[in-house]
This record gives sequence, C-alpha cells and structure tokens, in this order.
Amino acid sequence: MSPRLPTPKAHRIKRQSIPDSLAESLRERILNGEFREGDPLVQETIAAEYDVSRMPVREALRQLEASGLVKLTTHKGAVVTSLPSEQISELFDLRATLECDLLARALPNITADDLATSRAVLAQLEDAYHREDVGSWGRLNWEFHRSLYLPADRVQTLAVVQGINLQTDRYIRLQLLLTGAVADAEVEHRELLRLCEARDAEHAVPYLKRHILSAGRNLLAAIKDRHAANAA
Amino acid sequence: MSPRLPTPKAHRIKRQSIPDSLAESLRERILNGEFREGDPLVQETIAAEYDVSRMPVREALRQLEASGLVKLTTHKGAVVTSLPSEQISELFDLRATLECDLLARALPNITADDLATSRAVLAQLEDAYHREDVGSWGRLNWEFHRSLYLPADRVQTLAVVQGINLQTDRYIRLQLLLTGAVADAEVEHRELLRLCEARDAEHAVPYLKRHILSAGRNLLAAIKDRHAANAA
DNA sequence: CACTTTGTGATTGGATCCAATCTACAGTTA
DNA sequence: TAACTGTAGATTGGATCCAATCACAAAGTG
Repeated sequence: MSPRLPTPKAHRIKRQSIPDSLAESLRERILNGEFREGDPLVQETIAAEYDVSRMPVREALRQLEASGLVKLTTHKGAVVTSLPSEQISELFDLRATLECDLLARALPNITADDLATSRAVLAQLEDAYHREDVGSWGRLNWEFHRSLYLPADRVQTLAVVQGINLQTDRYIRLQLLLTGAVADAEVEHRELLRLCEARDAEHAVPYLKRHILSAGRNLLAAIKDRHAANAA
Repeated sequence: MSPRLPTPKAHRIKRQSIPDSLAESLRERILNGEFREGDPLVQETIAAEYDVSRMPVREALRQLEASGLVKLTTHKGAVVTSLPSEQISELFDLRATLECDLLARALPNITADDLATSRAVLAQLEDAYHREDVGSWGRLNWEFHRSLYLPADRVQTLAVVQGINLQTDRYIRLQLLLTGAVADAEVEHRELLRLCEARDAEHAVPYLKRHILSAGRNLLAAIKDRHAANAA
C-alpha cells in the first residue's frame, strides 16, 4: 500500500552545481549590460558577492570563457570581451545561414503542437516587450526562434546557433533600447510565425533571412551612431 | 643609440597555464583513441599521472566539456562523450556548409604567400601519412584546411568550424585507419590545392563540398561495418 | 526469496592556505 | 627631469584539507 511510485521526479530541485549557477548569473549580468565590454571580473569580489569561495567562481569564469563572453589571461584575470563591428556583422551572417537552413529543414516536420508552443513563447515575448522586461528579451527571443527550429532535429547545429545567439544577445538588447526597433521585431516575429503556420517555406525562409540580416544592419548602424555620439 | 627596439618578442616562452597544457594533452589523447567513448576520466588518476593536484585537472576537464569532448556530471565525474551516427552526419553537413562558404570568400583574397603556406602544410600532412604518424593527421588535416580559409578573414566562422573539426577529428582518424581512405584523401587534397592555385572558385568550392561529404559518408559506412562486426 | 536498508569505500565539490606573478608607486641615479 | 629599480599590495594559480554525494555490497525484514 505504500505509494512507492516510480519516482515522478516532477519537482526537480536545484540539482545544479555552484559553478553552473554562478556562470548562469554572471552571463545574465553581462548580457544585461551590468558588466560592460572591457570590465574586469575580479574573483575575490564576485566570490564575496555570492558568498562562496573563489574556486567555484574560477570554474564559472572558465565556462564563460568557453562561450566567448570573457577572456582569461593568466595572472591578470578575466575581462568582458568586446567584438569589433566586422565580427558582429559576421555573427549575423552566420546566424542567417544556419538558421535559414534549420528553418527549411524544420518546416516539413512541424506539427500543430510545435506551432502551439511557438505561439505561446511569442506571447510571452510580446508581453516582455510591453512590460519593458529587458532582462527577458534575449532569452525569450532565442526561445522563440529555437522553438521554430526544434522540429529540424539537428542538435549539433542548434547548439552552434545557440552559442552564436548568446554572443549577439547583448548587442541586440542594446539595439532595442537605443533604437525603437521593438515594434519592428514584434511585427516581423508575427509574420514569421504566420508563414510557418501556413507551412510556406518558399516565403518563410527568405523572410527569416531578411529578419536576421536587417537586425544586424540596424544594430551596426546604432553602434556607429553611439560611437559618433561618444566622440562628440 | 640605445637599441630600444619595439620588443620583437620572437622567442615566446611556454607562458601557458597548467590547465591549458592538461586540456591540450587530454584532448590529444581522446582524439588519438587512447580514451574511448564512454571511458570515465578520474580526476585523481589523471592528477597522479601528470604529477599535479586535482585542481588544474578539474579546470582542464571543464575546458574539454566546453569543446564537447567530455560530459561532466556532478558527483559522478567526466566521461568521454559519444555521438550517435545522425549527429556525426550532421557535423559533416555543417562542415560542408560553413567551409564552402569560407573557401568561396577566401579565394578572391588569396595571395601567393598563402598558397605557399598551404603547400608547405600539405607536404607535412603527406609526410605524416607516409610515416603513419597517426597522431598528427588530425591536426595537420585541419591545419591544411584552415590555411585555405584564412584569407576569408572570418574569425568567428573559423572558430566555429574549428570546434566542429575537433569533434570530427577523432572519427576521421578512425576511418583512415579502418578503411584505406588515406590515398583518396591525399589525391583530393592535392586536387583541391591545385584548384585554389588556379583561383578556380567555380570548381574548387563544389570539389570541397564533395570532399567533405564523401569523407562523412565513408566514415559512417565504416562505423556501421564495425558495429556489424562487433555484433558478430 | 525479493526488497529495502544501511554502511563503507571511492570520488567529486568546495574552502582555505600558500606561492607565483602582476601593477603601481616611490626612491634613486644619470 | 626622465628613466630605471625595487619594494609593497593586490590578484591569480595551485595544493591540501574537509564535506557531500554516489555506487555497491552486505545485512536485515517482510
């Protein structure tokens, strides 16, 4: 009679190592712009902030280095990386290439369930837009794109694209704040979803390409403007 | 008159942290097949082997995890990852896409110096083939491909492709050993270099694509055969 | 006999300590 | 004054220690 169920494990508790949690938190703070490009990340300071020893911090910094957000130099510590504009533009080119490939492969496999998920995520994203919940933009934006690519069943490609999106996220957030591009993004995402619901690969894939590349162009223009403004 | 030169720094000394050296060595050992898929990597054992404490080992393992060669699980340690064949095939598709793009961008910029470097690397690679220096195959193979893509001036793409090559390397080595594909690779690399020297993008890019995809197909066939053999 | 429980050895995770290295500034000398 | 030198403080790198967790086997229980 003892209810020895097969362990539903629905309520997965934190089961995450300290370095992982730290890396996640620090990544979020970098993406949110709390740490700017070139800022040094001092182990001792961070350790004190989170009330842990320096060791998990070191491992977290290694993880961030692997994802390209910080650069470690021996005996000099970690600094937030900065990308020259050519490399930012390159990242958007890469996204365009890979994400279009993913979408083209996903569309034939996409189910009604998949589309429902995408719609739900998009709703969350739009909500975040309207509530100006900047911290969630990057995550939800990727979540939406990702949901469209999932049916392609391409785990490796998805992993690569996720890594690239991580890099572009912090700049996108910047751009959405600087320029009023939020409205554009909202319209484009809706249209993209509509085309996917219609299974219209002929139009959806080129539309995605334009969506990504124009976001890249706008971002670069915004960065240029800001540089010019800073110089003055 | 004091010769205060701008610091030539030609004689860069080892300046590499222990974790980095460890990661490099372990990566080599995994790629060479000394550690097979699924093998556990015990921190204490490795630390003893290299006569260092467990700490740099931990950081090295984190690096390997980031490059996808091992999987870390909390309190259970590190095991060498294994890829299902669909994902291996996906990696070759990715390589074909990205490397062809790189080559197409590189060809217009390629200089005589670049070609000389490629030729030199290819000579080393062929030497390694003939001396059956299996340990150098993967590195030199990538070195050769990389030398052709360098003029494209696409650091981010190159970094992504390098990561993917790291994953495929260990399987390629396997394939070259199992099948007699060394001769094929040699011929194909020479032809590829010849087409690049002729700046013949029209033919070089599709040739590269075939080169990569056929390598992938051969590898998958070899793996399948070995599975069949193991079952018997 | 099957199943749970408990306990032990092995292994990883985290904290603290010491050594190595870098940075900055002060003092010295030409 | 300008450049070099050396020393002190800060910061990272590595080693050792202790705690937490896991795997597996042996013993207990229905």
